[in-house]
Amino acid sequence: MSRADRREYLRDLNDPQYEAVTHSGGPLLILAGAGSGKTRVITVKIAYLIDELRYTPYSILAVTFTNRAAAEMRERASGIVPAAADAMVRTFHSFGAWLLRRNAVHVGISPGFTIYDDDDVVTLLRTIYPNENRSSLGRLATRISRAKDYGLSPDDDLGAVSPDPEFVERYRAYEKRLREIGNVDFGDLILLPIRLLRENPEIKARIRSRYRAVLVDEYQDSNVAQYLLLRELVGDETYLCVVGDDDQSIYRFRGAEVRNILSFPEVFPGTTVVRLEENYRSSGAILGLASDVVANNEGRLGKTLWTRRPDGPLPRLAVLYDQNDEVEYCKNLIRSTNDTHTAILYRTNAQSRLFETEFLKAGISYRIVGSVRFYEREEVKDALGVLKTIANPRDEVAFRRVVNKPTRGVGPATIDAIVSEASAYDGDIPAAAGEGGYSASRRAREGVKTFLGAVAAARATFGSGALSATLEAAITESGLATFHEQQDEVAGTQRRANLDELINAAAIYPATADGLVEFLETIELDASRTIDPDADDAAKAEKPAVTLITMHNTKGLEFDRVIVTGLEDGLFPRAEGTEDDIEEERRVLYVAITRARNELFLTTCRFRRVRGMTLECTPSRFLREIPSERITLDGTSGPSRASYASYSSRATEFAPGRGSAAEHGEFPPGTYVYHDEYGTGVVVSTEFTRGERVVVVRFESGRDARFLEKYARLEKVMPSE
DNA sequence: CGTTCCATTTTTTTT
DNA sequence: AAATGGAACG
Repeated sequence: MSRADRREYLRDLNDPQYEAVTHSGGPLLILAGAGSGKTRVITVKIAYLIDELRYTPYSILAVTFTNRAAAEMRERASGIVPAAADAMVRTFHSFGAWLLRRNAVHVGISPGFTIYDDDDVVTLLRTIYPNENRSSLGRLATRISRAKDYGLSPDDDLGAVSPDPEFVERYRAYEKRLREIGNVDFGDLILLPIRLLRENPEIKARIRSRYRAVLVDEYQDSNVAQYLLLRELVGDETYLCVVGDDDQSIYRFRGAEVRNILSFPEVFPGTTVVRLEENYRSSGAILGLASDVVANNEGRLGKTLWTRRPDGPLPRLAVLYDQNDEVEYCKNLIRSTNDTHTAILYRTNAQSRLFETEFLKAGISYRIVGSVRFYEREEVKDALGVLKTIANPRDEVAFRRVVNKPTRGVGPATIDAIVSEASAYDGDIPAAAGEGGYSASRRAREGVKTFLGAVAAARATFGSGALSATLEAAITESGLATFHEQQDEVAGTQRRANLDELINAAAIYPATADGLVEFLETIELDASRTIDPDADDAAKAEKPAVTLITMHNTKGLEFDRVIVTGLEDGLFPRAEGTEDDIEEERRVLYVAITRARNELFLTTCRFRRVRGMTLECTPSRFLREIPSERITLDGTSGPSRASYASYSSRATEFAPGRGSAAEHGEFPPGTYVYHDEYGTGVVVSTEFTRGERVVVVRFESGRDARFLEKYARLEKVMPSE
């Protein structure tokens, strides 16, 4: 049977894509290179399962890593076969939450459980270890989370996670408190379902008979726990298909285990492997650069991406003076052709700020993905905290957060008294507070009463209408609304507006206990919301905007033009870690580069302001790995700053393939320095005398001086403005 | 209890 | 630069 005879949606597939889509029987591993039409293959495959192989949508489970990807998958699949809208398409975490919500009693959590984010986890740890500071508890939280990523409970050997002998007990104590409260953390959304299925064979049988096909996207970023969950979900009868690219594994820090994909064929015997190697996205020049970058990695399966597209313009590297010039450079690029959809990529969220402020000034409309997440905003967390005490009255973290917000005379002493009283009320904190059997000042009691009033008012909206009424009541009655209105006046913030946005978001949920829980869960699991200052402005929203985004967040996206910024050692790659760390960073660069369709720009700065200090930077080691014929050095369009010229003329020094500034030691020529006695000056040259490095400096006073580097009392400074 | 001020420290990436 | 945590004071 020829393809043309079959379904229309199969026709445009290339051979490997077609093989992947129509494969059935044993397990399937699709190794999909960047831009090889991976999403297309999965969505068509879902359609094919339903349309051709007669799977009911209900029996299909497709797992992605982000809500964004899940939404896209659902949309595209149902665009082909409408019935696909009924397939279970979720992130691992949201699927775990779904499963737990229906079986909470079996794993000893509250049916109204809410999900603690990292911040909440630290707050909870604080109630157990009040004398430890935030950063040490933060580290503890990270370790616990890592243990869970590996599917380890306090009873397992935790040596690999933390050598600290106390860790086991702390992990155990944390688990105990969390279970008392009845909530879960992110790791639990995977771990508890594993436990649920292992300990309840009848539930496992039911799940396995329901999901006859399981598809996993971005499999290279799955962690051990997720693998274990997959093993529970997949039985002999289940069709299993995973898709991934070992070169795009960039979440090791959160427990992602590339070995999952590398060893898939051994772990699941009878696996068919299909490789998608034709890239449809990038120009030849961009793809060539990407391949050369990632070729520096040792630990990879190795594949050869190719494209039919012409080479197109060479990627450009701009050696810039500092981060201000970097912004300037980006602005010029955007203005030169502002109908090209451009993305500015950076390694750390902090780098977005300067772009934001300057773009606002310049009237360049932008979209920022991720960054300060909406849900993590203080006012939003406060408002949700009120709701959380309704969803789960045992939620101590939520109670502590909001009982005295805005301040109404309830201090730590009162809160502790109420919380310890709660054990007599089956952990129900508002109940204990309502009974009043705790010791507190008159003022504190009044404050608690006000808070309980707000909770009651919010709950009173239940029964009819939308959940926005509940939120509205919570915000108004708690005084948060008035408080933030006043704060916005003084501080020039727009927190009240953010609260309104939250109220809007609640409009599609019913004002019921279930609606509340669903609303909270959606928000808790929706990590990266786009912040678009022009979102309200319909006309502007249509206009192609610049996207500001971390490299991690770009996974699965593509742009006509990409600018990868901040290619400096110490920033990207972040630090000299193990070789594995460097390889992961290199994969991040690979992901970043392969987002670009037509044009690619890389920038590196000589100086960068970090935490209030200006650091001199060495161009990223990744730049030094790039063969010079792959890239053009950009010296023409750029900053106008006078001092730039001196760097521009020396730009070749930082060009790919050449030696780094390191050969000049700590003070390469051109470095601005300050000396207590002589004032400011600039390094003229460095030389060696009897094996010791000597720095030659010309000071502003006109005098020249020579210093042995190791004794030089020189401080690096910014050139005088 | 609440506010303010000062010294100290600093997460990279995210479900 | 910004956020945390402690101390002092009202």
